[in-house]
Amino acid sequence: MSENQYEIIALELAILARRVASMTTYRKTSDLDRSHYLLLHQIHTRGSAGVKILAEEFHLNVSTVSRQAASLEEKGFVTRIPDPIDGRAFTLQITPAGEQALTIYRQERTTRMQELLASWTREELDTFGDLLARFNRTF
Amino acid sequence: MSENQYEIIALELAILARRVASMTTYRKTSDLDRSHYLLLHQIHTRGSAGVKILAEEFHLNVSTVSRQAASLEEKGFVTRIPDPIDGRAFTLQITPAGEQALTIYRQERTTRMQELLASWTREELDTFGDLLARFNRTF
DNA sequence: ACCAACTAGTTGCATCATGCAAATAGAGAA
DNA sequence: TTCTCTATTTGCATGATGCAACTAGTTGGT
Repeated sequence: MSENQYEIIALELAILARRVASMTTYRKTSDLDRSHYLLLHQIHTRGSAGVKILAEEFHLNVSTVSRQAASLEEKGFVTRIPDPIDGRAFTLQITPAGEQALTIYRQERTTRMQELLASWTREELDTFGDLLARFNRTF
Repeated sequence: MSENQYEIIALELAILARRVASMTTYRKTSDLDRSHYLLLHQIHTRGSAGVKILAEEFHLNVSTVSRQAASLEEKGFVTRIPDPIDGRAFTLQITPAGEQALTIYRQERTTRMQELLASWTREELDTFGDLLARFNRTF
């Protein structure tokens, strides 16, 4: 009854998820929390888009993204550009302040990861990143 | 300004956390949800213990574990054994029903992982499991 | 031109997992 | 005994999410 590879992965993923979950409340870092960071990052890298498209890309409910977008707008990290054709729609465009917040947050995260993973080799880091990315895209 | 290894890992972890978080509500699987599973698994593998010790092992707040324990007890998956010496304390002991639920849940998770990771080689699975475990313990 | 059906986005309500702080109650020491 | 310490529970708050109902604008058929 030894644990097979899948069991190990399932277990470790559950543990990981919990750790991250508990950090989510606890985190007292910058202006940006995890979900805002992800949304801002997405807008930054893919370009402006409306909440529906973003929600699809994230596999999240539109309402969730809508709220996150509202929150980012309130902080001045994105602006809504009304769609000239469709009066209901708009795109979220990252502002200079948003770019700046993103850079700072990313820097913080990177530093934290560096500390955490100080003992890992380049190969291990590479592999871990690859496999994580692949796992996420498999989902 | 290309993304370095740490940035990639940080980003992918954030994405992963979110995916798992969204599954947490959505999941309509067995009797056990993620946090209950983890607690039960821990009790199963480490043996009976009180909430304080379990909370320490999980790096979770005692209150959180207390509630999870109460919930597991309500479902009949653990029983409280009062500490014969200390009247405040008790240990949580897994019941046969708890063992059974654990087995079933684990089986479900394993199957899901198998489906998800069908295209991965044994080496990749092995490496991913290792690195995840190592990361969790580094935390 | 009009109405019905559709669609982009928002909002109210519920749930889950968590933390912190206060409460409870027993233990141990002076 | 009384004061302090400790194991656990409970109340309150927060963040992230989903679903369902709503608003308002679009589009297609007649």
